[in-house]
Amino acid sequence: MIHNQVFLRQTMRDSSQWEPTSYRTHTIGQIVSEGASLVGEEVSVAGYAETIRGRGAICFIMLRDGTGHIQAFLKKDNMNPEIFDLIQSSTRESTVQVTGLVAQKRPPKVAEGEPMPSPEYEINVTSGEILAEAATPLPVGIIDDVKIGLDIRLDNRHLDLRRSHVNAMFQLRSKVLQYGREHLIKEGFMEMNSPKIIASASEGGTNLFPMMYFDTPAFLSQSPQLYKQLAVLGGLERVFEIGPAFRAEKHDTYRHLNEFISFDIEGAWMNDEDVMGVQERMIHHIWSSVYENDQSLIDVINEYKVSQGENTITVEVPELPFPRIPYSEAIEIVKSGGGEIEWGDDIESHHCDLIAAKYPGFHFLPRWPMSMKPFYIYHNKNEKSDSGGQLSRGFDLNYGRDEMTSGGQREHRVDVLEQNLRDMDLNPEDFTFYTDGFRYGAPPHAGWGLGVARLLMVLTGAGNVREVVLFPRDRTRVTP
RNA sequence: GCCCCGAUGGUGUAGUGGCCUAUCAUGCAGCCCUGUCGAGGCUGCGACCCGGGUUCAAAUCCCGGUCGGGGCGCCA
Repeated sequence: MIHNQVFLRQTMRDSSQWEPTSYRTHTIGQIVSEGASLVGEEVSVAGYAETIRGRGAICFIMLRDGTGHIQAFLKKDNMNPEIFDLIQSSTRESTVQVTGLVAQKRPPKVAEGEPMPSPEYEINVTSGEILAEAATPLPVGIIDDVKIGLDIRLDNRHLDLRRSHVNAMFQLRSKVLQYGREHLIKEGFMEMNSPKIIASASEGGTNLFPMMYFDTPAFLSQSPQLYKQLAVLGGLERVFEIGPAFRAEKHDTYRHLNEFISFDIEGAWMNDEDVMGVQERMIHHIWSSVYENDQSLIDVINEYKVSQGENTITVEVPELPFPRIPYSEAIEIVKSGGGEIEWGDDIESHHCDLIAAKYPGFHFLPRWPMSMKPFYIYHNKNEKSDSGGQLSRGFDLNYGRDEMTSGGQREHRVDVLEQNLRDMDLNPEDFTFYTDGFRYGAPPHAGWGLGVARLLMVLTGAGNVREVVLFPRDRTRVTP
């Protein structure tokens, strides 16, 4: 059994470079990590009172800010007794500012033969102030040893977020985006933003949320697809966007939301293989950076998992290149695993289980039938399956059974684009908003869209996408 | 859109027709304690989702509603 004290010792994030603010001279993390050089110095810190243990004329407060935990020790003899009483009778999670001297903490009693813990520091308080009193009881316990249902947690996400493992997940999310950006910028991609209010579908397939744009009917964008392509057509060469996408599908699963953040790239003079390379290098960079820099966040998540009797997670940097399992081969794997499927069928979740048994990690599924891909996906006329079906340059990236990415080389020849539409019984006249961008010369290009939360589910071992999205929007949830 | 499941104090739970003025944990409130550290001790507080029905008797069975969960389809 691992107790709270284990992770109370560590800092939650590196705040060594943070400047003092009007409310504190130091972060708690700074005192925890630099305590030896601060002993005897007067500091002010501010934080949430995680626990307040009164013992009559002395009082212990476990203070937490966004950078760590520290114990504040209050003695009635050492301060204004009225302030002492006020703080001692305050409620858990109230915000408190205290001023006092840094001191080495008296070591806890340890059992015979147990190693002495490394030195810790505390603040001997001389004055303090309640900044904001917390109401009781808390709707969700921050450190209580009681499981809380996801729905209650999401209703009270601002409190749920105070729990260390939840906090760690969202810090990891920020890291994932940071490392992803780092890598793409290194490969020459530039960040762009596309409009989220659009006049018509930018990529067929899913339902859009309708809205009114003043007096004009409009929709929320389901993908930056078209706009990334227009940017590449315009000569920006390599672009990426991290932004929201909206899909009005009434799905209700552990991996779907109606608003999600999509990590998208598009590059000129590239085909599907080229952008798969970008993707696997980016994921490799993210994983190896987390492995090198952020093990403490993984540890915090694992402390919680252990306390709940769940399996812990390890950051296993995937080997390059990721396996490529062409669609036709995937069909054979499913068939030999006993799945009922024919060439031309979609590979469904239960089929993916069969493939994942052989390829449990990241793997690409390239060369899907053209008939299953949108009209804007590129195909070579001479690339056909054994059964004669036209293959495309569209691909997916899966991790285990879950789809992370959909991407491909795009069709850049406007006449082929229009023929693709006719082949799918669509009228090119209805798609001029898309095809018109291709009439004045277009580079061959390719790209993909990656679900950020799905990637984070893999990294953190979260079983539900709602865990790793701050304020998820699903079929029934629009608040908070 | 389809299929399955669930709802008990603030939170997480026990409970399968009478043993329930409902279990346990956590929490909350109060008291004791001048070095606790998963603090401890004592005393309290607090719940059967809503509406209808069956029955001598319903947290428990039936119907409807509301809310939630899981799976499928579709997708990222």
